Amino acid sequence: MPCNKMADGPSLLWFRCDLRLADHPALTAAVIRSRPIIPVFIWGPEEDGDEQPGAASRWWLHQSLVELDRDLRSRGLRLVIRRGPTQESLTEILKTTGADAVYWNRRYEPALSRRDAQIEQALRRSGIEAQTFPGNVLFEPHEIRTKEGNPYRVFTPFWKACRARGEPGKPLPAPRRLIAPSQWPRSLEIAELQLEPKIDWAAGFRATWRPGARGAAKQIERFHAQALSAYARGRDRPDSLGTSRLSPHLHFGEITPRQVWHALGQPGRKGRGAKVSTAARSKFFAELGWREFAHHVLFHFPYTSDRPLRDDFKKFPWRRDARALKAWQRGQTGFPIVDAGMRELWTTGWMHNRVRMIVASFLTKDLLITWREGARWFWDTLVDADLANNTLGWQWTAGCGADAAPFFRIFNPVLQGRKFDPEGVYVRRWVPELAKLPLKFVHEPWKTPSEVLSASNVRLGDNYPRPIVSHAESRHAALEAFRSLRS
DNA sequence: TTTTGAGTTGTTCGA
DNA sequence: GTCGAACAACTCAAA
Repeated sequence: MPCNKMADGPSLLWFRCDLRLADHPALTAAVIRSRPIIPVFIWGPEEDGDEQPGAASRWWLHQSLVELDRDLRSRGLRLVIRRGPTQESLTEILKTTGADAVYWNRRYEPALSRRDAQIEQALRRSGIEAQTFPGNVLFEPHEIRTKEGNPYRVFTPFWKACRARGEPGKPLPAPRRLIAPSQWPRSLEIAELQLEPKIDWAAGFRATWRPGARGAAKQIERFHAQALSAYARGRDRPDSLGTSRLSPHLHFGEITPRQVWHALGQPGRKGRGAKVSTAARSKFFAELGWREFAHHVLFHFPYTSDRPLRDDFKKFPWRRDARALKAWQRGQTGFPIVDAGMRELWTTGWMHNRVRMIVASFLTKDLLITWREGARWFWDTLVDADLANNTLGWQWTAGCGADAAPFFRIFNPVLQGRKFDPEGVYVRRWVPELAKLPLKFVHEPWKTPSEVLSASNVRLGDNYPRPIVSHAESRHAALEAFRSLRS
């Protein structure tokens, strides 16, 4: 039954991309309010802004919701699941539960922050307390400004301005005691959202990831103990676990950058792991900085998710080439390091950062296919798909974005392979048909003498493709295309 | 207002 | 094999 006394009703805690209990400002505020808490998650077409999350991202979301529900149940609560439209769902739950407050953490994607502002106003108009709190960033996008009061477009001064604000605050602890409502509103089962694929292709995902706050904590521990001290070099090696692998956890808010910051700022567990230098730490923190920068840029230049930040790129002569695009997507370009990356992505829902740059450079510079096709594919296949990061990353590579790579920076897939996968371990792992090729040829199988090819059981054009372009020629064509922008 | 220094991740070419 | 310069010019951010 609805509760009659206004200000006495339960609080709705609206979960979005903040699927955790620790360092959760909205939850902490709800706890302080000392009313029963009803945690809600709403799945709806508008919940990811402009575009629905892709299949990989939905797989992750399902697992993460299960974890969050488990954590809530261990504290006497549960996660109420609904399907959108969002505003109608919230209103209906408020009505049936007598709740009179809604708390949530802010998101900064343009479509979402607009929509959230409308919901906030509508709730207040109907006498509901609506309170929002800082989301999963160290610095909110509007906080950081140049001396002129403008948003930043260059990373280095942006990050300098962030750092000038001092250390991020300490993370909030997970609340110990939560008050349950006397009655629970109806809820869907998580499975009813049908986030998991109908055909089970997620075995590689399960083998690679453990979604949820606990998995995130394990990942941090692993990174801190085993990789952080060698981060400056190790981060570039796709054949080993040199990076933090926190991107999907951060995207879904299972962990906050503030928690990461403070966890890595502490000395490692006694007797474990190498000593971590300040330099190694700042190197990694700058990566958190890029995440901040991506949110900053998308917030202030909301059109960039589908249009270049730099206007002159409107006339860039992108090519349409459905076959080449498909070859790229499937990992069948004939360039081993590119194909390895695209297959790692397909199998695990993730790709090493260094390799993301290589495959992105290949799509935009070698194939001259627009970055938007790449961004769309990543959006659908990455478990860490994030509008701000994806947009910034692709525009950076294509040269049309904030603080973009200079146009002449065109990756050579063979050199990149030799430099960052020097033993061919990564290529052989993800392109098993090349597993027996001698190291000398593993990054350029087309140069292999035919007797070596047959001894390695490689049949070019049959079980592994010949290169779909000549890199030297494509590079030339790309430079020409960039020159055409100038006139 | 004008000036100045600088700008994540590369490659190639020629000495 | 190694090294430095060239690859364009532009625009950002602060002084």
